[in-house]
Amino acid sequence: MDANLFDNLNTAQRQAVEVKDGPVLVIAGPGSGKTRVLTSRVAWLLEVRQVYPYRIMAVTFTNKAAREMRDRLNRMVGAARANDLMLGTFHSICARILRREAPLIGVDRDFTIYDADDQLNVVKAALSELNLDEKKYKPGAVHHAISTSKNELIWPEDYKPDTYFNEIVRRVYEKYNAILRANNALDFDDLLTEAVRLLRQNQTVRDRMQERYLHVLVDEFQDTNIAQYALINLIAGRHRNLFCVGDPDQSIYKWRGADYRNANRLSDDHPDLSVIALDQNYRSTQTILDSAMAVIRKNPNRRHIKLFTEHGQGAKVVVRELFNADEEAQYVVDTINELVSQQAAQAGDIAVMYRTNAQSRAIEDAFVRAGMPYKLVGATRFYARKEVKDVLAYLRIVNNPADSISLQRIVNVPPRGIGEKTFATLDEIARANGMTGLEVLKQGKLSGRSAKALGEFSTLWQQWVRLRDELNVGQLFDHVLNTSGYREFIQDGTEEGADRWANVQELRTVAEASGDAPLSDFLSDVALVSESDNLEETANAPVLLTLHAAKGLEFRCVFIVGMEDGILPHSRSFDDPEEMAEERRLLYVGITRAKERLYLLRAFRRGTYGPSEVTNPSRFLDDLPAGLLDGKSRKNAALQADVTRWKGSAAAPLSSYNLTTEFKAGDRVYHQKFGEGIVQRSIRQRDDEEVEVYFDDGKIKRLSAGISGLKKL
DNA sequence: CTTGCTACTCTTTTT
DNA sequence: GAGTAGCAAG
Repeated sequence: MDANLFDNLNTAQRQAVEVKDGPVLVIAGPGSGKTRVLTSRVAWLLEVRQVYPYRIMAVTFTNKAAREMRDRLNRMVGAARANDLMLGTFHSICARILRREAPLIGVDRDFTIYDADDQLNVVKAALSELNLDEKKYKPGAVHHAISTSKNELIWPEDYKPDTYFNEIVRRVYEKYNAILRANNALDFDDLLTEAVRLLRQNQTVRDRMQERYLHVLVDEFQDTNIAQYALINLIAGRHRNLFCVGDPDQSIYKWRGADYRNANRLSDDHPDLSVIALDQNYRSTQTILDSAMAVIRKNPNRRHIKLFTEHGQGAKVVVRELFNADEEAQYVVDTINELVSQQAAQAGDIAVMYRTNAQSRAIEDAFVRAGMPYKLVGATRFYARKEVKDVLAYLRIVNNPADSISLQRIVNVPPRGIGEKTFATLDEIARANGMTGLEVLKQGKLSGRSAKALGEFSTLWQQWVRLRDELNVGQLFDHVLNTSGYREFIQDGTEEGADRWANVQELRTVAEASGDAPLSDFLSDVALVSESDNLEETANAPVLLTLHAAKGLEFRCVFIVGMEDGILPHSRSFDDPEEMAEERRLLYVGITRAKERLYLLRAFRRGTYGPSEVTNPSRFLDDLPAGLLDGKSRKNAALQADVTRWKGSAAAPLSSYNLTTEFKAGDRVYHQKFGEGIVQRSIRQRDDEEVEVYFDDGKIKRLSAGISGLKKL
């Protein structure tokens, strides 16, 4: 049995697995088997140390990672033990704890979990209750401030506003939380903060949890936030067996509150912390590792790490410039075909990664044109689709009649003659009396034109709630869809309607799979699914995903597209060195996903929206040593591009190239979107001219003379 | 109350 | 260029 536990682990990894009890931090580079070490440690605790499974808590970054860990443990120690572990993401584990202790935190067991979309609606509701203007205080910005506070465990009463805007935030924050509680709901952040608050304030619960969890293990530790850090320290507070695994260089979720300095806190808070480093890489060729190190080395304040492998040098990194996003996508598709036909890789071994979801579109188009299958992770996420959210909202109001955000969503979908005004009146009465919408409707207090429509809806709603405990989730799903009129509403005979109905059916399959489990469990699970969850291993097709979603995955061949300043690094990071460092880590994560082949691509022109503009190569390309590359890094990159692709794309033939420019420094110019400005300089770019203009409103733009429609005044 | 039109803001990244 | 918020008319 022991041999099985350490199968394929080397000495260093084994030492990490068998490290003595107490606080431990494993700092491990990419591809060093971090997750395998963590999994083996769990298996070893169960098998060798004979720890009861329910006394172990293991936290993963995604649900998918949790599932994979459970599968592996099933094989290693058997399902009987693996199933009793407390295993999942921070959010799912907290949801489980809070569901059990719900009365202690002021909600009941059937509380709804609000996602980003719902949260924004709550902010809007709070703003309107406070008579604040949405235009002046952007709901997104206010919500971001609230979410940041929650992740740092700052409650409304502790919130110290230092600006006028923050004073507004404080007021909205208070109201926002009040609305959540009135709706019997918690938001994503509450799952963490309320769990921390519960453990801090309730000694009975704290004692029970601390006694129970003999071992707490955390994967992807570099992406934990303050609340998560507090939580694991609380839970492990008694036995102090805290086993954290992570890589500071792969911290890419600062914008979500992740704080890689938690590693420093860990050593400050635990003077007896054992630190273990794992530097050997089992994934990539040396060329890929050297490229990755060349990129990450430029970041300040990092522990120097030298990654090494026994895999040999391998192929050079291919750097290419293509004309525009479409040709970039075509290059990806063509190269994949080549790789597959040369048997260098199977389709399923290949990934295409990008910085922003919007970039997937051109790639998808190219795959569709070529008639090739692909797997898309995230983007127009299944659970973000309107029809899916609508159906879930129906189920939510059945499960939790206090959920006014969901009620608002579907009360007039399909149109029943219950408009905005009517809903507002209903909601007001409910709030004023501390009642749920359903209770108000039952009393039939609303009169006037809409009374009849409200009465009919009330009858339906009451019937659904009665049936909630009689039918299982699948049956209830069908019943609600049939009686609400939503089915006919979606199936309107159009092609789009058929697509939407197919999505509803897909959701039904998920509902059906929950069997006789309570409705609240189903809704909870659905609220906490992650982007990469729908990545099934079966289909042998290339994967399209964002760099963020690529974390923890590996592929034989990786294409990273959009290697341009403004995309990667993203333009939003230009004026903040911390954010720029995170962009660099993001590229580092992307590069280190590749086992054998890496392609770094960029487009000479790219359209964000509107006409396409000339781009600049990513500054990160400069950091790659020429010796590792097939193609030039940056200087003269254009000359490397396949000349034939440029033909017919714009004006002049190649032979007519000269150095004269239409615009000269100092020219007064006009642009339709940006207004008037002065030309700083203008440079010949192959068959076009790149003009840098200082506009009167202070903006500096680089425009294409041919496409932008720039005029001399 | 609903429908249909125009105008405007977006694009980081997601548990 | 696209999705939606806001508005006017029916």
